[in-house]
Amino acid sequence: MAQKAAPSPEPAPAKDDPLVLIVDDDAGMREAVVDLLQSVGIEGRAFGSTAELLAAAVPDRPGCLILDVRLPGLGGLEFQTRLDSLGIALPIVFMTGFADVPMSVRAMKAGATDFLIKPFRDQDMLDAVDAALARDRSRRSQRAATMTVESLAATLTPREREVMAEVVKGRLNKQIAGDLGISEVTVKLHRGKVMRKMQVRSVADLVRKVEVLDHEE
Amino acid sequence: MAQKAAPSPEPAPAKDDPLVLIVDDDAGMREAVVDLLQSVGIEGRAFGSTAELLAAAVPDRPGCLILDVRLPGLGGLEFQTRLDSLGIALPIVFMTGFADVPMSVRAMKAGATDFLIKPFRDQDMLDAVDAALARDRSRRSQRAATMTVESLAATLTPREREVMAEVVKGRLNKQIAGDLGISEVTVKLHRGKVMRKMQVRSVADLVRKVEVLDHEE
DNA sequence: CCGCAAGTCATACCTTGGTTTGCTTGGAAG
DNA sequence: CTTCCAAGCAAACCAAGGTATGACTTGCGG
Repeated sequence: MAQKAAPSPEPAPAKDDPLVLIVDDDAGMREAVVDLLQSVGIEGRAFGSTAELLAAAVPDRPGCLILDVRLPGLGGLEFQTRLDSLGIALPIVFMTGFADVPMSVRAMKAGATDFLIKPFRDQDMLDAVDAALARDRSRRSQRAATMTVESLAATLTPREREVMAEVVKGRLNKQIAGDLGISEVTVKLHRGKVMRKMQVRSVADLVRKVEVLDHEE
Repeated sequence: MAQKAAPSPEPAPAKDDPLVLIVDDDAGMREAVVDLLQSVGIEGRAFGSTAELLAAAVPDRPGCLILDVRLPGLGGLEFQTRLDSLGIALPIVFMTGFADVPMSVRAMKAGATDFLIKPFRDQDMLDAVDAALARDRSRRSQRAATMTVESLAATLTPREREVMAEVVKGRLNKQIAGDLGISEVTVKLHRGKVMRKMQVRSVADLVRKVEVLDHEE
């Protein structure tokens, strides 16, 4: 209802409330799912095809996808692969009226959160969406942490990065100086700058921050 | 074939070669799968029921399970849950002649590696087993690393453990002394012992070793 | 050409980390 | 009751980490 309404007394859709994207070629089903979600206070936005979804300006909010497997144009499973190669890791709940086991297994192996058969029980869909949203929240917080560290690391000069790498390896200033062919004082200088720029006070904290960095890439 | 043979010139089954456990109530299927695996040099051991498998003394070797879903006594899916609660994390490949989508989805959500429909193509089974074995190898090496660190940590005295925890948090000796209500010298003493017992030379290494510890538990 | 950022070095000084030696205490195992 | 060990303290000492201050070079963009 309050899709584009002016400031109202109703609970405004906050920027971080989950948004569920639904793609199904059956308008009735689309509406049913949106209504179902709305009944538990979750905003849904429906599309008739994957192309429509890709064309739309989807806000960056926590959420998930509900896909019909059989779709006009790009099918659900192909779309899943496509999103993956685009680096979009939105959790996916599949739903379909015509499915066989290999199809569902393929989807699950590719990372789908759930795979429901129409007609499904309302509660099953809500449970699946819950699980998908939980997964996305966890992914997003993980991602946010990584990006924070990345932005800090981006302010480092090349030399500082080298020194940081050695510090994290546990090398002594003396050794670092030898490896890089510079004096120990200079190493201490870079090291100090690294600690400040990375906003840590101890080597332990630095190690942990850097860990999350190369853990994800 | 060479199930209990005396020492022979043939390639003896090495302790770390993979062992695939098959459970199916159809003797023909059991034999077929064992033969298929043998054709690519993988040892298989077959059972007619989950009870039989549980009763048997299965050697601790890298491997995976191939389970029929429909089994006498405990069914495949229940068995999966059961193993999980027993802490046995062997990758599972399901196979079945009678399956529906919800069943396969349930199995995949519970962590199954694959879910094949009989009759399956030989290559599909071999691919599934390959994936399962890869998963188990990775899990085992991860587990081995954790256990190594655990055994090192087991030699620590309670006090040393406390000190280690603080060191990993990046606290100074001074602060640790204050927190634990002891003198700074004593902290240094414990700290030195921790470094030796954990077989690390730098705080950075210590942090990494301890990380793997509470990452898995 | 000037200014600025990155990188380098030295000296000096202080803090923190780490080891050794020697001694004490309390509890558990023998 | 003795032995062993975790746990603790002190003094003294050396190594390593960390912070100025000041000064020099190089390369790049305005």
